[in-house]
Amino acid sequence: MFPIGKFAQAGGVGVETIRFYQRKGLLNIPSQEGGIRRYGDEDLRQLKFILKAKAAGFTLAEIKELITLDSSDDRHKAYQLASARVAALDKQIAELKQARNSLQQLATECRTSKTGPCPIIEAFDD
Amino acid sequence: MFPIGKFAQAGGVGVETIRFYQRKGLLNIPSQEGGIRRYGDEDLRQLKFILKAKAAGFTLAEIKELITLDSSDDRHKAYQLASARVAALDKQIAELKQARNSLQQLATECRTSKTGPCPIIEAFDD
DNA sequence: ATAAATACAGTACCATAGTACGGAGTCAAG
DNA sequence: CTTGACTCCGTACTATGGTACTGTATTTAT
Repeated sequence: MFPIGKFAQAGGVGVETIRFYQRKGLLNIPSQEGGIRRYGDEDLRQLKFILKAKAAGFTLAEIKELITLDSSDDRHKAYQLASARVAALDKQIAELKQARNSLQQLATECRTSKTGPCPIIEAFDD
Repeated sequence: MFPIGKFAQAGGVGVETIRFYQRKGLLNIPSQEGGIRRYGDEDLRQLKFILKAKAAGFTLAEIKELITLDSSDDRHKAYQLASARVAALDKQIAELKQARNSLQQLATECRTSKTGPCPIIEAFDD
């Protein structure tokens, strides 16, 4: 059982981030023992759950959903959330790739062609 | 020469977005002719420049830089901006792919395995 | 000529994910 | 037993990219 400072440190986040997640209902707020709240392994597990889900691209709102699933063990709902997230990621990746390739091409052209206006600027310019 | 409503419509954005870009210094504000500002082809060209650069993943701050480049024709700076953006896009794409693949795997496991706790939840859970 | 539709300027508000601050209370070490 | 570090709580502020609202002025259509 450790105070919020050590708890935040254990998760690699700031104290204010912990409080923020608590306000958002993602982390539960332990009861006080003489004014100061103490955090345990279960709280740390919950925090790490949040951070891992975040790394997988879930928003905090989606993570809140996942947390309720965690207690209900609703596989179907979890599968749906994960699938939706995979589809969203696929879409986002495709868009970024498209943008990346056009931009790379423009950069190369800019580097090789010595005459005329910069192709990067030109491409956006019309 | 058309008023802001038609101008915004021509660019496929809202009137408020035009004003927002003006406040940000991305679009110049034409002088009034009897209280109402009139927009022309040059303004539309500028607006489309912004929208295309945005589609390539540039932030509004970066686009503002590109706009100054547009007048100065500084190829080297443009190349640097584009290269930095390509690198940032590569990094982002790699991260998203990583997240996507782990999540896809979890979703598949969740679908095929019938026993035990949901692997999606489990993966974040520890 | 009057009413509806736009435009103007400034300000406030939205979501997302935090970060910072101020004042009061508490805890541990010297 | 006081000082400094840490905690608590609420509120305000940050960045990003807009969106909405208010009240006045002007323009357009009937």
